[in-house]
Amino acid sequence: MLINELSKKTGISAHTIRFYEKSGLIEGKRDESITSNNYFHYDEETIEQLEFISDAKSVGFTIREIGQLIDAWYNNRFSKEEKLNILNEKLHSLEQKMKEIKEMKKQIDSFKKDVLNDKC
Amino acid sequence: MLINELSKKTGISAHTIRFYEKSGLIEGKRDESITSNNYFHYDEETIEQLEFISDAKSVGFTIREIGQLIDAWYNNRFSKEEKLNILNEKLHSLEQKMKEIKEMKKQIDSFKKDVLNDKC
DNA sequence: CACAATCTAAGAGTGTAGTCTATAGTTGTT
DNA sequence: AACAACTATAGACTACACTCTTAGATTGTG
Repeated sequence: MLINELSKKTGISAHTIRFYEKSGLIEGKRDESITSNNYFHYDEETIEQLEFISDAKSVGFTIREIGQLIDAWYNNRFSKEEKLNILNEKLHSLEQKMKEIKEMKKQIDSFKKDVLNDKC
Repeated sequence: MLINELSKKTGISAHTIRFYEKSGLIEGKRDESITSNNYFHYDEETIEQLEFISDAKSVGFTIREIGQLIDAWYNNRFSKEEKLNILNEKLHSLEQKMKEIKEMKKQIDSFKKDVLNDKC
């Protein structure tokens, strides 16, 4: 499929998809048999990847980190061990984020108590 | 205390503290009895607030959101009900973030399994 | 074959959150 | 009084993640 269809299927604008492609997160293929244009072609895997990118962004991973994750998942530029290291590191940072969020919930809960008891 | 001491006590640069002040997150007081300068004076409460700002930033709240939270906590520009609404909304968004992080952990765990089983 | 729709690349512009520089005045120590 | 250290304000600069504009080529429909 071409970029517009991909955009419609993922809800991500063609502009942003091109931005992700430039950033190395996804990679369309060019059809060698067509010489009149250089349109990029995408497949179902790209849809999966874009959905992953959206999810990863919303938990606070940067484009660079998402690139690493995708490389650890799809690409062969890392050894098995390197891949596992990257994945474990990201898991660790997620656990960290969870802790921070739990702390913040406690904090906001105590604000609520203060407000309810007219203490501020 | 003046800005430099506040900076040392919180580990946040004077530049950034001034940026937060401009953004309305904190508010130093000027000493009316001193006319020769217009230095800002801060107290222990500001330290608390800056620590809260750091925590809130690390869970992904924007400056604007942190401003709302501080208003709901310290200021009197909102009614009790409005304050509780803001706090509940932020609690809800934290629960949302928790869910997303759990999902992402599952996702990365499944990447790990794929890597371990040489499936990618 | 006209014409709207789509595609590409390059690069400018936006918003967020700082971070730094320049300028100028103030305070404390010697 | 000289000097270092501190303070304030304004505005320039940076990084990130888009988002839009421009310009030029290609494709599909009537």
